[in-house]
Amino acid sequence: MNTELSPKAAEIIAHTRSLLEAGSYNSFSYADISARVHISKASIHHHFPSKAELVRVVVARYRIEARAGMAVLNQQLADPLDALKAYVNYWSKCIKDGTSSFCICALLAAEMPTIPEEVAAEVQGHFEDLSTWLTSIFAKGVAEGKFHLKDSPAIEARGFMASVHGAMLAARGFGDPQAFETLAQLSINRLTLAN
Amino acid sequence: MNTELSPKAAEIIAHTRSLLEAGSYNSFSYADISARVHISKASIHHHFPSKAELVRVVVARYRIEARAGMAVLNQQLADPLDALKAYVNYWSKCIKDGTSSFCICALLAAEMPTIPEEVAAEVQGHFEDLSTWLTSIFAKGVAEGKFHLKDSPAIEARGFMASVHGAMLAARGFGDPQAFETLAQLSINRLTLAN
DNA sequence: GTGTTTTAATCTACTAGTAGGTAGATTAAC
DNA sequence: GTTAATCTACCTACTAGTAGATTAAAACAC
Repeated sequence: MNTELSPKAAEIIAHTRSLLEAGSYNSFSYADISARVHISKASIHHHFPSKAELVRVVVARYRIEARAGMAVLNQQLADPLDALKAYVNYWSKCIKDGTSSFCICALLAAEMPTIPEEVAAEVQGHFEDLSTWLTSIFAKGVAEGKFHLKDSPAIEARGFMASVHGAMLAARGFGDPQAFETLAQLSINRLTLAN
Repeated sequence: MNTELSPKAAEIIAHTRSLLEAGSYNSFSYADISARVHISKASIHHHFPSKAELVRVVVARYRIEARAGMAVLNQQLADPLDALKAYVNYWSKCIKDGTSSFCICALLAAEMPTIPEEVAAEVQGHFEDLSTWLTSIFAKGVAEGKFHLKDSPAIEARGFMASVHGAMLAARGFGDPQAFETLAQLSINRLTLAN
């Protein structure tokens, strides 16, 4: 599979991702992308035959980026707590500086019953990628005696993931971007401090 | 303010809520409601002048229901842990029997930047209602020596709320409705068990 | 109580605008 | 001279919303 993209295709993907991030699958149109990329709607169709395919590619590339990020954390941070802190800090920074304000897979997961199948499959794939990685980190933390968990690493990892996604939702729901960091930090603190 | 509704208006609201629940603000149209309620699109406009107003009313009534639910829990369950368990069980049951599969305010919060202002204000109102109630329950749990928290009741309450919303997201993301109960239970267990 | 007037609820028919997508020609690159 | 990228012009279906007529039930007058 070729992952190389023409500059315009890359631009289309970048803008689609940020439009998606702001709302939902149905909250933006080819006209919106057209206006931002300065290209006709027909030209977008030349690069991506349909909206479902465009969004599918956006999510597929998002997954590649995410997996690469997890691999980097695995390589650079031997300590499982440091890895989780780095993961959370990545999002804190993105939300703070406006790089990105929400995980597009979390957004799309919310509207799963109404999005095209091929997009839904990629979204579920990301949920599995992320929970698998978090499970391995949690298992490591337990094995090294660093984490004190009440349930299995797999369940705790999914719970952690849910808390992080919920923190993003809270930041938007309360209209307070800072809420993400505050709540994500809480999930981090719970891992080691015995009470 | 009159909260009485004609039967058709009530039907319109009920179907709008379930359509909203499945996806997003932009994932359904007046035509969808029209087909379900067996009424013309123009008649929907007679009851609710605009889509923004219709959804605003749906959310406003959802908030009334939610506040009534919290009041009932306050009256019937003196123990704060029982109250939280009842709150979580309410959603577990709804998700299991198909009554409701997602909090519409959590759904709308995800797409906050793209929904009409008046709807966003109601959504934020619900986030505040719910976190205020949860904070009072958490404070009670601490005062009675039943909960062992690492942070303030206000922060822990928001963290709990985020976990519950994240659990709903996980159920959809993994395509596994059971995931909600599993993850929500985890949040409940954390409140009392010392580790 | 009957006749009259309002009001609410519904309809068909329509509007302007937008959705995603296509046809076919033109231009630029290799 | 083929291929990729772009354009204008267009299509059909659908979007929220409106106009104006019709029906049926209340509300009021006498």
